[in-house]
Amino acid sequence: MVRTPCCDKSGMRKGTWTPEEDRKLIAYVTRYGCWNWRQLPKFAGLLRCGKSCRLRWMNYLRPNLKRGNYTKEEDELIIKLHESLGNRWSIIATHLPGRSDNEIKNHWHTSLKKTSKNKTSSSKRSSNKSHSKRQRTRKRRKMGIENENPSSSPNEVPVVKEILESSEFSLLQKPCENSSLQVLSLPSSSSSSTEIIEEYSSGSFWTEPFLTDNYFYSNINNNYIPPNYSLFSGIEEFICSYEENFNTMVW
DNA sequence: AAAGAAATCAACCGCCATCTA
DNA sequence: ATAGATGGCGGTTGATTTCTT
Repeated sequence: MVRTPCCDKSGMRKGTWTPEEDRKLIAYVTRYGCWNWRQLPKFAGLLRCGKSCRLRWMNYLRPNLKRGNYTKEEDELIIKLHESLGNRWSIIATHLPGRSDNEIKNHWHTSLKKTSKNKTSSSKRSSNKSHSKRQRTRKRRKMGIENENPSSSPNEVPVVKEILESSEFSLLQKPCENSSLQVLSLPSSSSSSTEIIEEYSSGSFWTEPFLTDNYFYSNINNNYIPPNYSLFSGIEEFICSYEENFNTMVW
C-alpha cells in the first residue's frame, strides 16, 4: 500500500522500504541507537533521509510495537481519548503501548471515526482544531505531559529479544511463538540469522566508525542512555542491558 | 469473471518547537 | 540574542487490496 519506489533529486530513495533497508536500519539502531537521525542513514548505509529512517523505525521497526488487530478495549480507549484530546495522536499513542501515532491515526480514520460519530454525534469536543500547535505544546509542557511514560507499564514484556529471535537476527535460534499480535516480522531471505548478525556486527559492514558513544536515544525526552554503551562488544550484551533497564526506558 | 468503487495504510510533506553553537 | 540544524507532529497522498455490482 505503498508508493512506487523512486529517487528524488538528491539521490535519496523514497517510497516503500525494502527488507534489506529494514535490516540495515534495525541492525544499526540496535547496535548504535538513534543518536542523530539526520546522520544515521549515512552511517547505516541507507540512501534515505533521516526523517524517513526515523519514521520507519518509530512506526514499524522499533521494539514493543504490536502489529495486528485492535482489541475492543483499545478501540474504546482511542475513542475516549480522542473525545478529550482531539487529533493529538502522539499523546493518544502514549496511552496505548505498542501502537504508533501513525497507526492509531490510520485506524481512527478508517474504522473508529464512524463508530465515534454514531456514538457521540452530539459531542463537539472531538477534533479540537481550536488548539494551535503552539498552544498545545505550551499546554503540554505546563501539564508535564512530555514526561509521561505510559509505555513503561510493569506488565509489558521486553521484546527486543523477541524481535531478534523472531527475525533473521535470531541469536538464540528459537522459533517465534507469538500470539495474535505479531511483533515485527521481517521477510526472510537466503541468509541465515547467524550470517546476518555477523555481517552487521563485523567492522566491514560499517563504513564509518561510530562517533558518539554513550548517546543512545538522542534527547528523546531525556530518557534512556545505557551505561557504558560504548563498551558493548555485541548485540547480546545490549539485549541483556536492555532488559535490565527496561522499566526505566521509553521508546 | 470483470470492472469500478471503497477501504486500507505506509509513507511523504510542511510546519513548528527545541536544541546547539 | 540569533540562526541554523534537528526532531516531532498532524495532515495528506496514492498504490494496493478488498468489496460490491
